Amino acid sequence: MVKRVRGSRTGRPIMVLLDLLGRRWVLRIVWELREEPRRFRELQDLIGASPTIVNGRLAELREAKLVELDADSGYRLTALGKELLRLFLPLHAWSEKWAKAT
Amino acid sequence: MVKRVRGSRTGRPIMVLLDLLGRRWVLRIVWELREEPRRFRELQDLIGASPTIVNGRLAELREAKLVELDADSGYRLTALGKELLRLFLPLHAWSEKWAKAT
DNA sequence: GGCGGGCGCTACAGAAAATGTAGTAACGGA
DNA sequence: TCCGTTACTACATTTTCTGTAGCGCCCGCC
Repeated sequence: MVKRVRGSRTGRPIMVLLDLLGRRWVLRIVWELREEPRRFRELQDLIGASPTIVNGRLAELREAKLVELDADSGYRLTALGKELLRLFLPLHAWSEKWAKAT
Repeated sequence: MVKRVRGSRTGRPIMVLLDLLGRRWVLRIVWELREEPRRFRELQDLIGASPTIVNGRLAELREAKLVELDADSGYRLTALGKELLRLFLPLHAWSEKWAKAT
């Protein structure tokens, strides 16, 4: 099975990353894993997407080494994933400001 | 025409924001506007998406007050959009690190 | 005056992706 | 043996995206 990089032919890391994060539910999944590991169904219920898509996105995130499955606790962010999340945390505060401005 | 908030029923700003940014091409468009305003066709060529979708996403970004159209220079980030971009800039450096790790 | 080129944007048919529902297979405990 | 829980898959329907063509507008040019 051949993998294609959507959205960019360059393969530049920033483009690959923007493309990955720009897929539906991906940001949301990372966000929901910010505090504690989640089980597959738990995650699915939290975000309200179909299992097909949750499974697909988790597979992509695992391949990107941002998420891993721990048999005991469930899906969780890897060290790399936590780093990425840290970059996103300011979004939370900013979104409140943005909501007021719109 | 009724607007529905995809991906979340709560309407919490962070969810609305994650949903907006999680739409295909949205992050990419914001990224391509990081340095200078871009014309519609220019933007379209840069990211390689169909005009239908570029137009749709630009409409959403304009409604979210992150992007505006200046008749003289083209599409550009608003003050709010620039703030958001600033939060995303560390992604660039991080993506390089991430690319090495995967 | 009317032609060409650039502008934002739209129409539409076909292709791809997401949804919603059901179900599989594996394990562990009562 | 049956029940519950786990991750995950199948598949028909619906939604979204793509690719291509073209519209209407304005401006400069001859």
